[in-house]
Amino acid sequence: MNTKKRIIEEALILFSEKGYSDVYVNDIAKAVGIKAPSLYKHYKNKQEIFNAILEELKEGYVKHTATMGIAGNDVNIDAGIYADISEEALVEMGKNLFLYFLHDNQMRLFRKLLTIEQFRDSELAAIYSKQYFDAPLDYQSELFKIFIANGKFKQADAKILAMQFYAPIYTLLTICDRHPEREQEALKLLEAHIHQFNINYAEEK
Amino acid sequence: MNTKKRIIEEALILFSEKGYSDVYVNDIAKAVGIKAPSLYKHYKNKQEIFNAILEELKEGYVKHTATMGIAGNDVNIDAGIYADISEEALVEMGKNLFLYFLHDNQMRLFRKLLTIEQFRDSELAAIYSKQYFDAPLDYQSELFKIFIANGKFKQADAKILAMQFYAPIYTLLTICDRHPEREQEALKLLEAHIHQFNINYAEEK
DNA sequence: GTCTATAAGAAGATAGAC
DNA sequence: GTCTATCTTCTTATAGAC
Repeated sequence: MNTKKRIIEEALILFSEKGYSDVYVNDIAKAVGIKAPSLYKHYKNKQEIFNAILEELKEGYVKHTATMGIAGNDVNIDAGIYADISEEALVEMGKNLFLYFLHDNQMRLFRKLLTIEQFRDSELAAIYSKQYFDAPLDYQSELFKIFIANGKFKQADAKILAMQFYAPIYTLLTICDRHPEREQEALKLLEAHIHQFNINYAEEK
Repeated sequence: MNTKKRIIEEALILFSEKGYSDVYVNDIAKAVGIKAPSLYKHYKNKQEIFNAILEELKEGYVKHTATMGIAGNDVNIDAGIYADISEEALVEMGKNLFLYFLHDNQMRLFRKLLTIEQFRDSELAAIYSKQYFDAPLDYQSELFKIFIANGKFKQADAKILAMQFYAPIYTLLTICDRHPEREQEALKLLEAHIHQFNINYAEEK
């Protein structure tokens, strides 16, 4: 078994819950099932373990958006997928996004890590804002622009539409990160939100 | 000057940026302008300093909502204030909320502290969700219910309206906490959002 | 690569003079 | 109430055997 990989897996779980400083090399070793000094055969020191996690986070992002149900990085493909845009299709898009962000382990753990460490490290702050604000907004703006051009959506500022669609999803996500038991409640709110969003913006047929 | 109070003021600034564990009693003492051992004449230990901050946070919340421009805790009063609800009034309400949350020092520092520490302490997680999700949503739901009953807003689920109004405000707030230099951009998005919100829900006169 | 033993240093807290 | 000196404990990291 690949110990080097197991170390960053277990370390990520711990860091995402307690933050860098409150996780001791001993905790990581214990989670892996070895003694602390053995860690140093795989990584130079504790900071290198953290850096290795960060590298994985950066690499993983493209892969993640790519497997997200929506294509994620080519908006024209997705515009095709959602060509017959309907309330049901919108709901599915929103729920897919929400549930993927929430349930994918790597996404969830990285997000919690970024949340905890964002004010101590400006690079992490930048990654957070890009992954959970700018990138989703840019993507959905492009998508909604197409819908507006197609006459499927009413005329409006696509970026504002994107924010109105996405911000509730993001907000509910942060609630579920804190309180996993509130997922059902969040899902109901999410569906009602998208239902209302559709009423507001879908052009009558 | 009241050293006991200065300690928690300076400690809050430090905790909100670095989290509990990465702030050393020595840092706090230095910020106050005394030596570390002197802290222990005012507080039993480091944890007691943190607890004192938390107490202040809990006490402060009512006071804060009370001075928020909107009355905050009596929705009927606010419904009167915003009786002539118009796009301008809505924009002002949203901007007030946003700018108060963002610029009030105690609000901002407490929010950052809660953000950093939320996964280590379930009490903090509960306070966060209450202050930045449930309470604002409940309040705005009540307000919008009144507007709907008055015929000022279209018929719709008031809670969903509240979420659609508030979630973008909250989301932009988290962006500005990470990147204060993005405040102007956020304010423009906020205004455009409320403009669009008004188009969606204000009943034609 | 993993272990035991241990060094080196950091951080929280106390003792006791002023 | 503040200081200097110091203790104790915790944490990271290394040395060296297996």
